Amino acid sequence: MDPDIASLAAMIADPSRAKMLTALLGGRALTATELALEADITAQTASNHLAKLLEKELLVVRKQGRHKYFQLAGEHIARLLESLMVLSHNITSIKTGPNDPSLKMSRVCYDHMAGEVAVALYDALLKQGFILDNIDHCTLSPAGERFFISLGADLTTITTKSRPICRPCLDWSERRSHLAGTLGQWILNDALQKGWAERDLVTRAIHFSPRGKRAFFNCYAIL
Amino acid sequence: MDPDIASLAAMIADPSRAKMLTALLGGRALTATELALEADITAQTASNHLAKLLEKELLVVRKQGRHKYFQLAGEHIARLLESLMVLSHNITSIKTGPNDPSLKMSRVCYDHMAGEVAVALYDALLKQGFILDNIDHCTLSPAGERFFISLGADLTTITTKSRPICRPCLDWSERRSHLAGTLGQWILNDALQKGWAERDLVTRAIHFSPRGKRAFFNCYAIL
DNA sequence: CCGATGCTTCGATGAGCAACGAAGTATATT
DNA sequence: AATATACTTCGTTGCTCATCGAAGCATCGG
Repeated sequence: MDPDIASLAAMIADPSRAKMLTALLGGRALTATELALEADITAQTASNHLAKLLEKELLVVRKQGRHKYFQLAGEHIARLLESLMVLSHNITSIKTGPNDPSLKMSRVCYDHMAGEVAVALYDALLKQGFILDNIDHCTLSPAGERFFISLGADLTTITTKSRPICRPCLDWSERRSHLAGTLGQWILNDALQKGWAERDLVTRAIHFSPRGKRAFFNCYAIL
Repeated sequence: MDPDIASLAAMIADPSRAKMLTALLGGRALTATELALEADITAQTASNHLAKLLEKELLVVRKQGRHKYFQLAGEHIARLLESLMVLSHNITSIKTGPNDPSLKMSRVCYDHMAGEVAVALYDALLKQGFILDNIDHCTLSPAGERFFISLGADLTTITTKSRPICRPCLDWSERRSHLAGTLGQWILNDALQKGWAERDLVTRAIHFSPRGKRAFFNCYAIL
């Protein structure tokens, strides 16, 4: 009858599983032992948890040799986790946003950027008319298509039907939407490839180099 | 450090609490005993659960004589619950949306309408230029203000700063956004007051009378 | 007042489940 | 082949927490 929200919530309600899931919010595929370390538990219990998360389809797994690489099952799971963060943060503490200033400025959210920079980027793209937003998704304008082609993007991989360009992925710290979806993914990868920024190896932070930040802001006309 | 999403999710992870919360998605304030009945538990255990839900600020309570009326703490909680429904439904079963056809057509989501009719209403308002949508909220256009004043709405109570006119409240069955917020609330109340529709006493369904439906569709130019 | 109703507190029970040690399977490395 | 690494399965332990009976407040109706 009613959908079983309790058993879905139960997957996130366990502290160890919650730690694993937030670790996977970084977007990287992690092995079972890495996740066990992240959650401070032994490999056995981690295996148990991961089996449950797979069964409930919160995660997907790729087997490579003797390793198993786990990932969030998709953007929808990432969105759910971030929205839980927004709420639990509003509820438990007064001050908004992450404590770490570098996380506040820019961090990875599944496969795209979040934080102050991401929100500013979104505004800039909107202002230049490169993206057009509807209520729950947004599309590339013709001008936007030309712009991203000029940056070297392959539009056939970006404008897919199965996944929108942009989704309202509510920003945990900023409480505003930022650019998710295939375009958000491309922009993050592009900035990393060009060496403008680097991903922190332990946290979800994205560190821009001084010149990388200038180049990034210049490229997208961010004020 | 990281927000405590586990304890928030734990509130929803218990089947009894989940039943109470979904019952409160109907928007009505319910008493402790009514919620106990809804969850099939005794008054004692219900009291225990409700205390926890209050402490975690998922609910608010209004005391009236010897009764206590519980409500969801706000629209943000309703949104979270609906999004959990969307996901758990996608996951556990193949077919989308509620089984009950009347629920699928129109139902209450906290304090506004959801379902096919609500999605069609949203499209109609957008098409006529009465509402303008941004990515995570939307506003009334001047033409929209005139339109709703002509319907007898008091704009001072609708255009409040603390709560947006419309929020992307993802529709469980339609998987599209519908009109939430103060305007959505007003439209539902107005339709009920005018006798166009009635709320089901047990489920969340909204039943339109034949002429009420004609009047409603005519009023908002829904196709 | 006194009984009835609505809700809460306390204590006991019991079930579910996270956790780990130990042992087993699979893959890699030498 | 031999050993190390990655993950799983099994059985046990122990803790958390939902549940309810019993008893206790508070409020309403007469």
